[in-house]
Amino acid sequence: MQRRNTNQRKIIYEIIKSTDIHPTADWIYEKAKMYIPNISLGTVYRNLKVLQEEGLILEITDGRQSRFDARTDRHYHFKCIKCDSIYDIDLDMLHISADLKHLTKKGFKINQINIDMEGICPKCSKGVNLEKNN
Amino acid sequence: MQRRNTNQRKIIYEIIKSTDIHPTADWIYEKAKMYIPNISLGTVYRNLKVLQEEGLILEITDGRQSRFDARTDRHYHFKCIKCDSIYDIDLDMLHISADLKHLTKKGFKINQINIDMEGICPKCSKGVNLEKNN
DNA sequence: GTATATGCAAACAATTTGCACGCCT
DNA sequence: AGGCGTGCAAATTGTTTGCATATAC
Repeated sequence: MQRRNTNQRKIIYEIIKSTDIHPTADWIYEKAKMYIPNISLGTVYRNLKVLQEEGLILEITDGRQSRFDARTDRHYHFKCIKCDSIYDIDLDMLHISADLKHLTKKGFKINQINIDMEGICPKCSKGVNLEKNN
Repeated sequence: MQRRNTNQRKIIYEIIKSTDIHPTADWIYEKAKMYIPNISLGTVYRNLKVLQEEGLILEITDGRQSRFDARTDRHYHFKCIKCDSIYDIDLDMLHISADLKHLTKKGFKINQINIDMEGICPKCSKGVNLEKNN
């Protein structure tokens, strides 16, 4: 399929790249309206799908709602159960040595490993945050 | 809150324990109707929530839809992208040594680590499965 | 007896989609 | 010109909830 480089798509991508809060579709939509006032939420969703297919963004989902991330290199996520923020966890913070030999021996072909952590973030443990973010 | 031991709850729990396919709420509902023909889907959802609160079952979610698991000991999941089956991955199959010192030093309090894998399961790689399961 | 649980149906929230029109290439 | 992309609104899907009644304790 031949893809066009529309203004909507460019702006949506820029918005995601411009933040590290791992925004929801709705948050992106609200931001996008500042640039294209009559953009529609459907367009946001369609472009989020396209950007994923192109490998430019990743979808993070907690079951309720998807969030999006323009960081596509290997990293993991930490979600604070108090403020709902999502933190990027770099590999050098988390040394993982997963011995996958057993699994491949049994016939599993592993495409992707997701590691998600949940707990309380530094800000919330210090009592800096009062309520839910984002 | 004082909990009652209703037939509905008992049956829902037994159904989840009786299978390893990690059923959806709807699948559980269909099974439950065999025992309680006029049980409602709302009751299934309410009891799934209660059973989780009691720590008897776990919720696995892929973002679209939740699945439930009566295995509550530490283990992880592998989802086949061809047949949608979910496999339990035992710790002894996957040796993980996550060095969390860095994270705790930075103030993160980690409650839970989820590891989910995606790929192609043994059956599908062998071409045994034809289509989506469940 | 009383509060919790149920069945039913309506409400919800996030996401998807059909359609006619618009605009990249 | 042709077809992909858009805006709009309606539809879909999974899940939750309000209410009157039933039931466990």
